Amino acid sequence: MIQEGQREELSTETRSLRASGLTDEIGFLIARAKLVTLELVDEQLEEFGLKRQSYATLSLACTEYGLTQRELAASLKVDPSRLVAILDELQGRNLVVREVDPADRRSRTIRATDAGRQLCAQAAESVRRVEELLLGEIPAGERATIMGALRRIAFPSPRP
Amino acid sequence: MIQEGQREELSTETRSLRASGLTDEIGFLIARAKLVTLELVDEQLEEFGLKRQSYATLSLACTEYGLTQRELAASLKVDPSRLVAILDELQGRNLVVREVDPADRRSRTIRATDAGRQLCAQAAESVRRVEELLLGEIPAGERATIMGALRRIAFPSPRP
DNA sequence: TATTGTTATACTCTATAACTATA
DNA sequence: TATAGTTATAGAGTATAACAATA
Repeated sequence: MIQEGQREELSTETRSLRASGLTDEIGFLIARAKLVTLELVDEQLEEFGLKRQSYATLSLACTEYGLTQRELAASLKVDPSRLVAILDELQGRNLVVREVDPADRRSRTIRATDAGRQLCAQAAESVRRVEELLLGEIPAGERATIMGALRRIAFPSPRP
Repeated sequence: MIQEGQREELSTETRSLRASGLTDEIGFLIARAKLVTLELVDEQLEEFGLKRQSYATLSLACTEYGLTQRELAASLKVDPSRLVAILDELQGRNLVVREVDPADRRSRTIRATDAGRQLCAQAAESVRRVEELLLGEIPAGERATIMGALRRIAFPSPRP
């Protein structure tokens, strides 16, 4: 048990961050929380050869909805031109396929292959451990509040 | 009042994100929340000619603690080499100064100028509005829980 | 003419290694 | 020799414009 010590000894860095007021600003906190969290996510994804964006893309490709690249890009807030490289890589590994939409032959519908579904399911299991690592000691009720709040921030109702 | 409509009509994007399970993953939510939040922060900072990192750097330079570049970089999780450009810009605008540390002449202590303090105070006021924009409708108690959780995620106790 | 996917390009940020001056 | 700040450089990610195929 080193908890006492941890609570008492504040490093110069922590003290000055507090004094600056940054630790009370949601922008600073979220930016830093994202750094910490995504580092853990990256660790979990490494063994599957996936990165944040390719994992998210693959996840969406595994749903019943056949999304076009345009829709995929909008859903993930990734530029359509950026998605091209992500899909090239996933398709090169036979995890997804681009299917020409018969209704509009300009569009490509993205679907996961069986191999893609299998890999995604494994990766998803690993990724879910991150919440445990970060919020494991927080009571379930508060945890739901926090996840709900993140969802609310991530998907805000449109501003006037 | 369009709230009813907003709650009912789920776009294809939202539906497929839910189906994929991504909206239950803390990594995805935080990454997206960070995108949304920092966009608002950038908006607030624009009129002051500051960016996220230069604002955070300036904020720390305004404290009583005379931090060296090394300490500043560690506090902000920014690479020391990256900090050079940030400080060059701030110093060029006479918002901070680099002072050679007499005790160790290799180190530079960073301090805000009066102009820097003034600008930072104004910018901080604007930046704090972002929390209101994002969490304004959430009751104060839950808000404290959320900010506390973000602080906890952003500054995790060291892993074994 | 407008849109989808694509390519090319520039810009920012990140990460690394090498250099200098001090220790 | 080791460290603080700096410089140079390569690598990701983001954003923009232009192009071919299709509508």
